[in-house]
Amino acid sequence: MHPLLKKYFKERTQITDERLEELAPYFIEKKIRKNEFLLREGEVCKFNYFVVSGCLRLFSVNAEGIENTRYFAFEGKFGTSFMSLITKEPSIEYIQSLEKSTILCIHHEDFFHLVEHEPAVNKIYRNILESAYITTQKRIYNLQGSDSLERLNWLLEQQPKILNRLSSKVIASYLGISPYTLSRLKAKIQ
Amino acid sequence: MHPLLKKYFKERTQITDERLEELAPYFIEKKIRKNEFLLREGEVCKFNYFVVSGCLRLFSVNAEGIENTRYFAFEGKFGTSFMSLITKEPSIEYIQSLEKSTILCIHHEDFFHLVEHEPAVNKIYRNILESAYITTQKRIYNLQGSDSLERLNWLLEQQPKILNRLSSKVIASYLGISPYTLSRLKAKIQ
DNA sequence: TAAAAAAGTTGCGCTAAAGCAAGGTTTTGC
DNA sequence: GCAAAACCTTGCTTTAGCGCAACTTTTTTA
Repeated sequence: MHPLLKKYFKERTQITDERLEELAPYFIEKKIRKNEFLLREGEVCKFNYFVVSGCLRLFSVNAEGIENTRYFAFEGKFGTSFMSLITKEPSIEYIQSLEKSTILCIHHEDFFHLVEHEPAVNKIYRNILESAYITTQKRIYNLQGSDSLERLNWLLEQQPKILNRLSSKVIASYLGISPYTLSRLKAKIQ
Repeated sequence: MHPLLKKYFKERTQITDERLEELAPYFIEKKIRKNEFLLREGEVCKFNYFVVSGCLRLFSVNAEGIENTRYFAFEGKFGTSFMSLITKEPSIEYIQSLEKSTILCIHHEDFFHLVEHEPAVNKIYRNILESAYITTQKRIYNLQGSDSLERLNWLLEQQPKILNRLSSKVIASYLGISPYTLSRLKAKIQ
């Protein structure tokens, strides 16, 4: 099993090394180029992805063609459209790599089988859902209750590295503001 | 065990009636008045609440004193500040009844004990987190990608009864718009 | 490594929604 | 059951942020 995923399990569960090695074959390593799509709107999501290196983003495109980014999965994190994975319905969101990335893919059937039958994976899944829950609640309050400058400052506080790593276009779509506004805010801030 | 909670379990798990009755004592019935607070900002949340009748809302108050509502728990639903319940940190949100309500309260220690040791509760919890996840993802895309009229129409589609049941003030705070704007939209819509 | 494409910046006008004020209406609590 | 408080509505003014346009800078790719 890839050491980063092993670390992820070890930090969150009491699983043994032997059992971990039995789980390893479920996770298929894949290398992807920058800007490659793992899922498009309308497709049913088939995999859960663990990011070994690089970065994925989840976003949707609204009626006016504007992209809205919901989540970034950096190295050492799981990321997928759980909405589609859980419901088995067509996805309303896209998954795309923002950098050349290495990911571990586990098929949804294998994943949910392990959730039911392997306590460590049950725990991991619960942990993912809990983290996602907390992150998104905070995000809703942020989107609802703050103006664009407050949102940017909040991002700088929470995840300062993001601003150097990702394009302004993508960050604007995460903050729910236009690239113009973000550009003006950046000028204002320094 | 209260029939509504029993129904909730039966619809989501294969738990036996005998085992259900063993779980019943964990859930303490409580009657609360309208506008009563179950949790305030800064307090650590100690209970998970199942709504038998009435309605709870979860909201925060931002720096300008504006209320932002994140979630309504109507009869037959669980509702609590999982953020605080999970992290055991002080809550950033309030829980308040919007109607005279009857609720079943389970203490967080009992709840998480059962999550670990009672498969049915593990399943229920997973189910709550999954539903919350899906609801909030949709909500983020809605808050990010739509103007105020689109947001109102989305609410009317998804939960048409809400508009008659709850005050405009509270609905506005859920939609992330001012009460003035909601009032104008309502005039426009008919 | 040079041309093309994409991304970022900034002035300017425009618009959706906020906020104030003053009115009417409903709800609450004694 | 009535006074007080809270809530809702609507005209008017203000404002944050959008989007175009024109330009510069960075990135991509052949």
